[in-house]
Amino acid sequence: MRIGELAQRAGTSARTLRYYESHGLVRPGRSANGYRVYDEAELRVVHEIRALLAVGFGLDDIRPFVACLRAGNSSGDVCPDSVAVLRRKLAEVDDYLDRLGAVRRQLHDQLARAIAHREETCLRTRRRD
Amino acid sequence: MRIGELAQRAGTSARTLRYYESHGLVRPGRSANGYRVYDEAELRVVHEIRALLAVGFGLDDIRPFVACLRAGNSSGDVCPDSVAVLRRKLAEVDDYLDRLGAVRRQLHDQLARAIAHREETCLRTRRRD
DNA sequence: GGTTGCGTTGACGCCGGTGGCAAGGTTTAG
DNA sequence: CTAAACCTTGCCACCGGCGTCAACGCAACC
Repeated sequence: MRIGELAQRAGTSARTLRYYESHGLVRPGRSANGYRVYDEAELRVVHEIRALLAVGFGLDDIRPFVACLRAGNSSGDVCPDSVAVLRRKLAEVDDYLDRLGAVRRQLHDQLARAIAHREETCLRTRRRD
Repeated sequence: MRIGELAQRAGTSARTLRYYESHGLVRPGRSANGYRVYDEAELRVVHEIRALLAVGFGLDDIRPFVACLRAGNSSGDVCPDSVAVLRRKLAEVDDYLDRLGAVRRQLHDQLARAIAHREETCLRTRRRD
């Protein structure tokens, strides 16, 4: 399988696959003319990458999962390094959820006060009429 | 007041103040030698900008708040345009909270399954010993 | 032989708020 | 007079996952 076919089958672009390769995530062989050649296993790897990216992982975080898959595991999640990353990411997401919740509260209060202020001003204006 | 003093008083840098100005948020006068000259009101404006940036607003979103302050209001929040931006941002944050919650659940499940799988494997290994 | 379609590497663009540097002008203090 | 501290404009760098274009090589079909 060459890069175009893999890209299409994985639902991405050739550019993207080369980018993953430049970051050490995908490892194609080369045919005599220099074309990249991928086996079926790489399709799963690319799917794993895309799934993790969609969840918010960075390429560097994904490396352990790919290594885990390459080591023959049925899931990229089960190796110690992957679990460590999962734990870290979960903690990060929890942190972010907290901060975002605080932002939401502040935004909500700010909005409530602004509307209250506007209604008050509106009432005063009507009394003046 | 010149740019250095305002920067120090607002807890930011001269570079940043020039950037705000290039985006139409801060409006200094100029002295004879070309130096920027700010009055006291600009300090409040800069504080408003920094506060909104800290909450996650972009510079473009902040413009209405600054205009509102400049219009003589005690708060930058009370003008219709500001309220509209607040509403939009609140909706955006709610969306993001939903998505992040979904991510958290997926991460949690993924981690739980990985750990379960590891324990199972560990048990099988021990039985083999 | 020419066209078409795929492949290759390399490099720039984006977004957004800021840091940092260059090369100069001004003002003030010693 | 000079040094230091301030100001000016303008431009490059950053992060990260790509899109996109350039300029070229290879393959296959007419």
